[in-house]
Amino acid sequence: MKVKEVADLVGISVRTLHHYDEIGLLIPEETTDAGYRIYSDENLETLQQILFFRELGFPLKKIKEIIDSPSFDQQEALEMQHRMLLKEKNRLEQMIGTIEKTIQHLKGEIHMSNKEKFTGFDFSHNPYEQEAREKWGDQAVDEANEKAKNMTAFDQEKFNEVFRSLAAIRHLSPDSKEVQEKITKWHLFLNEMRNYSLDAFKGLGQMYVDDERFTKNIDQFGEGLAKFMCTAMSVYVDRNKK
Amino acid sequence: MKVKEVADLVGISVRTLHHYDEIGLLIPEETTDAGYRIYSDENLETLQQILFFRELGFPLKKIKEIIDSPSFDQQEALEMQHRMLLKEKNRLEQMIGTIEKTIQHLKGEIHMSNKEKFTGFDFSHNPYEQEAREKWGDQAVDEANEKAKNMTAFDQEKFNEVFRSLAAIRHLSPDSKEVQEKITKWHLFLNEMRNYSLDAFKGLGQMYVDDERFTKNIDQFGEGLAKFMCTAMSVYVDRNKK
DNA sequence: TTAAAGTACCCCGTAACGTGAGAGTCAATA
DNA sequence: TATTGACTCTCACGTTACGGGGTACTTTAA
Repeated sequence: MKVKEVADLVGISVRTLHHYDEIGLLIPEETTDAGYRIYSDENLETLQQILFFRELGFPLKKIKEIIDSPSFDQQEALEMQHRMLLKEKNRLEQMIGTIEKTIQHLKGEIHMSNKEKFTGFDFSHNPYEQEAREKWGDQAVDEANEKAKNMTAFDQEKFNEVFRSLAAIRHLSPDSKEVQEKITKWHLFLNEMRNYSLDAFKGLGQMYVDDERFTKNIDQFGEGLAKFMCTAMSVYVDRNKK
Repeated sequence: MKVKEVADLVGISVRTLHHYDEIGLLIPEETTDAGYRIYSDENLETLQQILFFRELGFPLKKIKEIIDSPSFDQQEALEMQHRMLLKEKNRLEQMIGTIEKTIQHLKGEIHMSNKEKFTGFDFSHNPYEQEAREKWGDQAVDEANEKAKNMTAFDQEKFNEVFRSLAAIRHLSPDSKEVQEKITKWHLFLNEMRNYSLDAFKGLGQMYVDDERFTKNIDQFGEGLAKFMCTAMSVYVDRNKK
């Protein structure tokens, strides 16, 4: 495919493709005698990756690093992008909520703190570092996946048990004794499998809400369980931290 | 409030606030004798507006124009931003769908056309022009162009042909042989472009009714055609599923 | 075979800040 | 009261990711 075909297909400019070629980010597989750039299907797949990363706010330099990395795994990348996009979607939903509230606020229907007026804006100034380092970072292999694959039926049953019992008491306050006891067990149990730091544990709880694959699975045990566990886990961590 | 307080509250940098002051986009209501910028609550509201517009991809110059405009109405703006954010959310959802499909594609579970690999990316390169011009517009918009851009004239004609022929027989029962034959063709034709699963196909039919942009377009070929197609498509899917 | 459309390369422009540098300001503490 | 550390100010140059114009060559459709 020639530049314009590609450009039109994906909705970017020809200049952008030139630029990506210039900086070595996406070099067409072939060039004709006249110097025309010819893009292969593989090139297109790479371009898709590039655009996903770009959408997520990665600078081109970083994108190049990532896709050039020998340890780069497309599927893994896609899965990360998937999670990040879900987060991004969440942020958008928050902003939408903020707008709705602001409209009501304007009509004098409700009150709004200054802080509330900006929920959803903050994207932490380098949203990706967090996750990206985890994945392609210095070390940090995907040990979670490994373990999950090897999970025995026994472990699986234990998981379910935790969820069921928590679902049963999800009407209680997240910081009640009963709930916190369960959460403690949950933490200990998880630590048998993989070594979760307190922060990681809290992060996991957040994932229950952020990632709808988690949410879905967990909520099967009871409506709103994911959110409930997220809160309870957060309380647990904050308490045990200091 | 002083710069850093504001910056921290909303999640932007101090430099950004300086910049906005420089270009006259957000001038603090007050400055101390020492030259410190002091932001008022009203300033914060303006800032919120600015950030919403920025999120939507508006260049700062345009934002300035808009907020400075005498006809600027905050509530109206918020409502527009609300609509645009919803669209943006839609786009994100499409991208998420694309990622999910790509993962499946990678596993060899499904096929994907090149075109499909990029659905959700194209934001027409100036996403705001669409609505913004409508509201604060310099001139008229051609919104039809936007949609048809990605479609060849040939495809377009085929689309129309389907709608016309279906409109012609919309007095028949949705599960009649003639109708179902047309729907089958319709399904095959759509599969040439993107890969619709049966469920997705049914979902599409539902969209014809739910989303008034679809409804409008389709009903141009005949009153009630959208609803008719929705039903017929549903019948078709249910029949072919098991 | 000729006009229109596409492509290449070059190079300057720009938007929205980032990033010091150097100097003054403010509030809490020793 | 003096000091310290966190903030603040104003230049001013740097950066990123292209946009856009100009000019010359190539391809393609009529």
